[in-house]
Parts: sequence; structure tokens; C-alpha cells
Amino acid sequence: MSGGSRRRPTSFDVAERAGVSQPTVSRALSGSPAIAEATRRKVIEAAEALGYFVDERAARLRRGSTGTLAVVVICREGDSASSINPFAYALLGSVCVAASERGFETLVSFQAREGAFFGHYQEQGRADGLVVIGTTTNAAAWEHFRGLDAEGRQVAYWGSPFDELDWVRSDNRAAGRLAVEHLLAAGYKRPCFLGALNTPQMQFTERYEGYAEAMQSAGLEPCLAPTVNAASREEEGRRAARRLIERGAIEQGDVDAVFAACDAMALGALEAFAAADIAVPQQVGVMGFDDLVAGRYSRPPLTTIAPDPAEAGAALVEAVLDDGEVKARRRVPVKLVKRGSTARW
Amino acid sequence: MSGGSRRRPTSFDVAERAGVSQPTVSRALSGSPAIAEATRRKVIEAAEALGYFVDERAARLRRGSTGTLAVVVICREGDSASSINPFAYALLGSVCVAASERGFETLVSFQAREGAFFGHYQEQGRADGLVVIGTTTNAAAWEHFRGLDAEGRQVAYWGSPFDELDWVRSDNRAAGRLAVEHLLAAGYKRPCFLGALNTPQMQFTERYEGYAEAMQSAGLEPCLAPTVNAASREEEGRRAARRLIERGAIEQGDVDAVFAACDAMALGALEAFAAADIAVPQQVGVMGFDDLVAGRYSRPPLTTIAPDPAEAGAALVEAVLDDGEVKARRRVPVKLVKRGSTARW
DNA sequence: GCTTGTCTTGCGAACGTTCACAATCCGCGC
DNA sequence: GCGCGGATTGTGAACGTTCGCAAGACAAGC
Repeated sequence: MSGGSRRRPTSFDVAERAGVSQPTVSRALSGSPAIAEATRRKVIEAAEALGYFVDERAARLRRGSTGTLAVVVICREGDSASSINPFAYALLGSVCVAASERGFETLVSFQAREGAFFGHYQEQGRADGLVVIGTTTNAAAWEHFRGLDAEGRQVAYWGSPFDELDWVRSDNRAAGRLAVEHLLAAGYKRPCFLGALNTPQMQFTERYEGYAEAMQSAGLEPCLAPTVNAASREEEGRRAARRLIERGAIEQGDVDAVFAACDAMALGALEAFAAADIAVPQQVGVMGFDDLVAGRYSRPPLTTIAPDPAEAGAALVEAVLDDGEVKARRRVPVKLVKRGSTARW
Repeated sequence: MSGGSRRRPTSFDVAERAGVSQPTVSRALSGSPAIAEATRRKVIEAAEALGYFVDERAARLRRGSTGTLAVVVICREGDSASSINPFAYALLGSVCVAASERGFETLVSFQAREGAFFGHYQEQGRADGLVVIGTTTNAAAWEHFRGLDAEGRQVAYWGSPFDELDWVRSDNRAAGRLAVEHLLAAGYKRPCFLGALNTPQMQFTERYEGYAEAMQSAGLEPCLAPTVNAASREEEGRRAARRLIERGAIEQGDVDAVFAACDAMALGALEAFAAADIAVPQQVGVMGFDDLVAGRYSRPPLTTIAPDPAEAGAALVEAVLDDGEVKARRRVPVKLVKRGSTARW
């Protein structure tokens, strides 16, 4: 396993073997149209014989670009990679793929502590652009990136709490509307939104807005089952649902369906209803947002609104790389996934 | 957002401002002990004033190293990032974190088609080492990496089907033993292994071996509920369980517990038992391996053996970077997670 | 006071590309 | 036969850093 130790071949070696000059090798291999086909063939042949590959370090230095996209996934303080939302991972994957389709490599890092950012602050010279994935909220981190943006860097955000930053998001309002339409169509009369509006998570707020809008156009009063901070989103959902039960909202028919701001909360709500012997979907319908795998296995399986990681990733990459002047505020479409938790009939 | 357009400062600019020579700047900033403290302070001050950062492209070219670790996640042919095992994502995350702790950046890519490998074949000049994460099996891909290894590159694998390659794995034998011990302790008498042994997934085989070993030392005959290829692991599990039911193994008491090679199969088995009105955990205990989130929400919640992505990631990084001569064949510890599906009493 | 040694810094080159520009070759028309 | 334009290739420099080597400063020792 010692590594062969033979110096890697350079373009000079190839040039010598092919009987041409060194820059000709460079041109031939990079597909310059100024090179005669016969020469190109000779060069390629020599390069293959020697096992030559362009040294990207040198090429990038000379070119001034990097061919690299930096991707930062923001984590909660403390536990870094483990607490990441599965959707964030899927998104990360699709960003990498989308970048690679455009010939870019992806430099991925997971960052929580502010000190760590400094390293990437100097992303100059290492990457041509930056994609920030931050479904979780870390104020210091966001302030940092906000600063970057102000300096005119090429950055695209997923899940930024700052509306003035450029970003790409799920079409959360559409999600809210879809949810209401589905619940009403399924025969529920009083869908209630479960979540918090005063958090920096603008996404939740947007989902509520879509919900409220659809309720109003159906002639219904919007209703909110507020969550308060807890150890986990699940716990928040569990508690909010329990409160609903305790104040008799379900029994009295004030609420017969719940649209939770995210699947984790919806799953928590499911547990609370099960614990109180309230039948889902008969007595109350439950749905969420995220399409977590867990929702496929819950009892009953969870109806949800699914974001599209593939499209979202592509949109993010597009946003950074095409950053001419038209920075688009893209909304990535979502779709309804019907499952048992809202199958009333 | 146009990007300021001012040329980025170089070490020459810093040198001029600090009144020293350019190489002195380099030394001062890289922490060379040959530099007087007073000089270093002057340089640092000047660098900060100018917003100077070392251009990694140039530094790496000169140095000959990259400070970068390439991470390749192997996907199934076709759908690239979406079909990835959640564990693989967690592993990816922890590899990135572990690398970053050692001062390395991570160049991540998701690869399925053979053509795409070529790009990374030339990982020379872009990365100092390569970590391959491939819980899924793609023969062509593995052949490719096997070739890399033969050439003496610095590569570490997760999930390699080739025993002759260096790798890091979960301690699958321990997992098998843990499973048997737990099932027996829970009061089951005839635990059966559900999975296939003739696949290239050596991990499954190892789990079986641990299972068989523990059975034998408990004076029991190992037993195998074989799976055959299907559209998904779940489906494989469902079918294998159904076969067990059909041949009366459960009714007759030949089998009263199932240890599935992975959680997906275990979940499939759960469904099959539910469909046949066989009570889990009373009539039959079910457990798996992976600790998928889905297992927390299944009905009943799934007992499982949990691998440790954080330790695994650290071990992988260590394996590549410390590749002096002692390439360790590391087995990462696993732990039992007890849940409802094996809570007989 | 001159040598010796240590500490600190400057000088020049090198890493392997790509790019602008000049040079060459060729065929062709006047 | 000479010059001219287009198609190819060579020449030289540059990208911004790190590294080997040597030079200078300064204190100590004889």
C-alpha cells in the first residue's frame, strides 16, 4: 500500500511523448478548437499511455476559478451531524448531484460553532459559490452568512429565516392550501393548524398563511393549536395535541382535523391521540409536512405534504451558479401524499 | 450582488503593508517557528486589515498536498441521491465532521454510473485520500474501486463486499450474538435468522455467523428463513415471513422469533405478520439491524441493533489518513435497542 | 576586536497549468 | 513568384504560494 512513489506525469511528459509542445497538450485535452484532429489524437494517446491527468490544483490556480461549490449544512450547537433532519440530507444529496451534472465538485461541511465558520469565510479560492442548507435555526450561524451575502458573495440559502436574503424554499403557502383542500374533500369540517408562528422558522409561518388563506376562501375561520418549545418537535406536537384534547376541542367538535407544521409534530400528535383513545382518522384527521419515512410506518400511516429534494437541490445550484443578476426567489412545488391518517371514509 | 470586483489581496500586498518580504508573510501566517513574534504580529495585523486569506489553490499546488478527502457515496443505478440508505447519510455526515476535525475538507460525490467514476479516478491532485460509502451493491462500481486499491491508493471502504479490501464495518458478528442473547433473555425459544447468505453483502453473512455462533453456544440449532431478491428489502422481508407463515413454522412453534438482517426486512416481516393476524411480540418476536427511524414508529416499535455512525465515520477517516502501514480492519461496536416488537412479557 | 554560532529574514526558484501573442506552415490568387 | 490570410503550433509569462539556501544582525566567547 505504499503508493508506487513514481512521480505523477505532467503535461511536459505527455508533450515529449507525443512530440508536441506542452501548451499544445493542454489545448488538445481541454478540447480547444484550434487543435488539429490528428494532433489531438496523438496527444490523447500519449496521455493515456502515461496515465496522465490534469492537475486540478495548477489548472485552478491559473484559471482563477475552482470548479467547486461549497455546501454548508448548519447543525444545532453541540451534536453536529446526528441531529440533522433527514430532508436536509436528501437535499444535500441532490445538491451534490445537481452540481456534478454541471461539472462542479462539492465541498461539504457541517458546521455548528461560530469559530468553524471562519474557515469557510475564506471560501474564496476554494469554491465558486456557496449553498447553505439550514433547516435548523442557529442565530449566530445565520448572522454570519447574512454578512457574507452583504459582501456580495455567491450564496444560495435553503431555510433562511431572513426574508431579505435570496433563497429557495418549498412552496409553503401552496402546502397550506393543499392541506386544507384535501382535508375538506375528505369530509373534515374544522381543520386546525398545529404549530408556532413566532419562531424564526419562516417556513412554518408560510404554511400557516396558506392554510389560513384556504380556510377563508372556504368560508371557515382559521384556527391555531399553538406549540411551545420542547426537547423535540415530536414532543411539541404531542403537547399541543394533548392541550387540544384536554380543553375538549375534539369531543365538542371544534376541531376534527389537524394540519401540523411538520411531520415530526404530526407524529407526536398521533401519539397523543392514541394515548387518549381518540381514533385517527375517524374522530380526528392528522396530516403533516415533510414526508418523513417514519410517516410511512406510523399507525395509521401519515398523510403529508412532500417537498421535493431533487428539484430543490437543482434550484439551489442554479441559484448560485447562474447568479448573473436575476436572482430568482424560487418556490419549489410540493405534492400531497394521501395515507391512512386522513382517510375518514 | 455584483461581487465587489476588487482583486483579492495577495501575500505581496500584505508584505508591502507590513514592510517585510513576501515569503515572510507566508511563514508568519503558517506559524513557522522561525519568525519573531513582533514580525508575526505585524503581518497578521496587515493581513487582517487587507482581508487577506491564503489562496488554497496556490498553496496546494506548491505543497503537493490537497488537504482534502474525497468521499464517494455509491448509489443504485438510476435514481442517484434519493435511494440512499439513511444510515449512509448519517455516516457521510460523520465522515465530514471527523475529517474537518483533522483539518481536512471533504469533497463529496454521489456516483452510480461507471462513466462518472472516471472523474474521480483522477482524484490525484484533488484529494489526499478517498472514503467510499457503499451500503448498496453495484458490482461495476466496486470493481472500479477495487482497481484503485490495487494501485496503492489511500482508500477506506464502508460496506465493501470484497474481503480482501481494507474496510471498516459494524461489528456484525457481535450484532448477531447480541440479538440471540436478547431474544433468549426475552423468553423466546427458537429465534430464526431472516436474510440471504449468498449475496455480496458480506455484512448480512457476518450477522448470520454471529447469530449461528450464539445459537450453538446456547445449544440451539441455527435456522434460516431465506430471502430472495425483490423490488425492495421490505418486500424481501415480507415474502420471507409469509413463507414462514405458510409452511406453518409459527403455528407449530418451530419459530417464535425472527432476527432480520436489516430493519427494512424486519418491517416487511412485521407487515406480513400483521396481515396474517399473528401477534407481535406475543406469538412471534421480531427484530432487525440498522435502527432506522421508521422502526421507532412501526407498530409495534421495532427492537433493533444500532450501528454507530459517528464512530464509524471517525474510524473511516482514521483509516485513510493514518494509512502509514497499519491498515486496521476495524469493527465498530453496535448496541441493542429494545422496543416493543420483542417485549414478550 | 575578531570569530563563531544562533536567530531571523530575504532571494530565487519551483509547483503544473492556461493564456496572450508571435511564429510557422500551407494553399491560393494576382 | 510574391504576398496574404487562415489554420495550427510554439514561446514566454503569469497565477500565488512554499521551500531551500544564503545573507544579515546580533550576542557571546576567546
